[in-house]
Amino acid sequence: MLRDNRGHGMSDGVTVKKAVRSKADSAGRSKETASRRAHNRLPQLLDQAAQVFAKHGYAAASVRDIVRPIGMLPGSLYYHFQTKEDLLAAVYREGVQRISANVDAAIEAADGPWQRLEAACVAHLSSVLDRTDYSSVVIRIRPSDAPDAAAELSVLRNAYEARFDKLVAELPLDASVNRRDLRLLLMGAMNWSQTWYREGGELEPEEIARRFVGLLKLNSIENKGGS
Amino acid sequence: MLRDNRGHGMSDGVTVKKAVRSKADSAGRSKETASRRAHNRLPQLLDQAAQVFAKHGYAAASVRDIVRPIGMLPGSLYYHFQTKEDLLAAVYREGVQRISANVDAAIEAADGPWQRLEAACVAHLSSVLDRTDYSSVVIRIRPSDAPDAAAELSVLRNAYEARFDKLVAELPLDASVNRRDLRLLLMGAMNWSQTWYREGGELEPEEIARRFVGLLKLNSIENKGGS
DNA sequence: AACAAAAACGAACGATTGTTTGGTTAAGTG
DNA sequence: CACTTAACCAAACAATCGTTCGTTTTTGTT
Repeated sequence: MLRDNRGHGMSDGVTVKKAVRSKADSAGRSKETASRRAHNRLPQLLDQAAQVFAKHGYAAASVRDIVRPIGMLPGSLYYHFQTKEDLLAAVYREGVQRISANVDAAIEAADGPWQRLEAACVAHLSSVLDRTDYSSVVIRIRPSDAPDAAAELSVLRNAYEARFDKLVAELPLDASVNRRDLRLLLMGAMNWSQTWYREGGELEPEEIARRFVGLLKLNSIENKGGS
Repeated sequence: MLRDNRGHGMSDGVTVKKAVRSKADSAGRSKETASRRAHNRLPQLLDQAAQVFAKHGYAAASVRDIVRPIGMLPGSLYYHFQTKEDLLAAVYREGVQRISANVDAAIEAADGPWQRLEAACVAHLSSVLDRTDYSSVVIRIRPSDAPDAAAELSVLRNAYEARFDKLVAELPLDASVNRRDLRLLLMGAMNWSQTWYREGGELEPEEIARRFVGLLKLNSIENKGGS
């Protein structure tokens, strides 16, 4: 069970114990808000992690795959994060933040219930299909992929999706249609598009979103005919 | 780099070399079609692989996770399959076969274009959400997860999905609706349901499928009103 | 009863995994 | 300028990964 014991120290017990960020932050709001250190590759680290997680999923993405493209060593990751799951959580948080901002801005700029939903879907799908964006991670990775972070990820996800609940609630729909069904249908289709959409195709994400919404508009209250 | 060299042979080069199944089969159609061996746990192996792949995905599912529940040792898998990817391919093939059979039977038992589509969707979603079924693997695992088998998996998947192309092509739709959009919307929503559906919920898979199709029926040619 | 093949076992293999740790360097502060 | 510390390196770690291989047991055939 034991291998070769080469000889570097571990003499006393006063280990340095760094990397206690991520939870203890945003507490006292000390004086370092603006400056930070110059040689800090945390942003590039997050960018790369987002890209690799989005492309290969969580389990298939190794720490070395993430860290190599930015010329960092695998151990250096653990100065910024305690575990690989914490790294995912950070990317996921940023992803939810970005897609939420995009969608909220789109909603506010639109008038009328169907227009607001359409604008939100355009923003959602654009984010989801943009592989440089953190948002695609939020859609691709299931919370259960990272058991220790699963609870937080689920909360983040639900908080984001609640927007669409509200949007659908405001639609003037025929009494026979279940609003939850309509939301699941629409968002499921958009989220699943990650599996078939390829960049450079004929249709832009924005147009796809508009068409999806368009296929559901007939459920408005003014339409009554049908089979 | 080298560990302890304990002493079991490897004297000559006449190794046994088994496990050449899977590709070389179905060639001469020898005499063993019916009998097979009694103590053969290949079916249980496939069952378990399907379950673990469907639950955790391909990368997160280790060979030992698959093999332990049936009391098999990890090395024994390689009597039946050459690689882990080959195991996935076998499960995937069986999954496509089963879901295809279910859907085809449902289609044949229904009359009328919308009824046929609905029947197909009911069968599709029931299979997709049944965690004991191989079909859920076909939906959950992306071909790109197993690079060496990706080409075959894609072919299988496309061949299956072509059914829905045909069903949608036969719908009496308004001229303004793009049939590909409608298919992507419907199937995307169904496939994505794997991420939110939990067994024992209020709605059965069959009812979900019917509702999804119902939300799209208004795009029939006889409906013209609306904004 | 003799033999062959199927279907495993048992025990490792080398490679890769996420992670730890002591040391090093550069940037910011007094 | 000395000094602190954020940000990393270098090198390993134990555990687990997919896989190999000689051997053994079980089963069917003759």
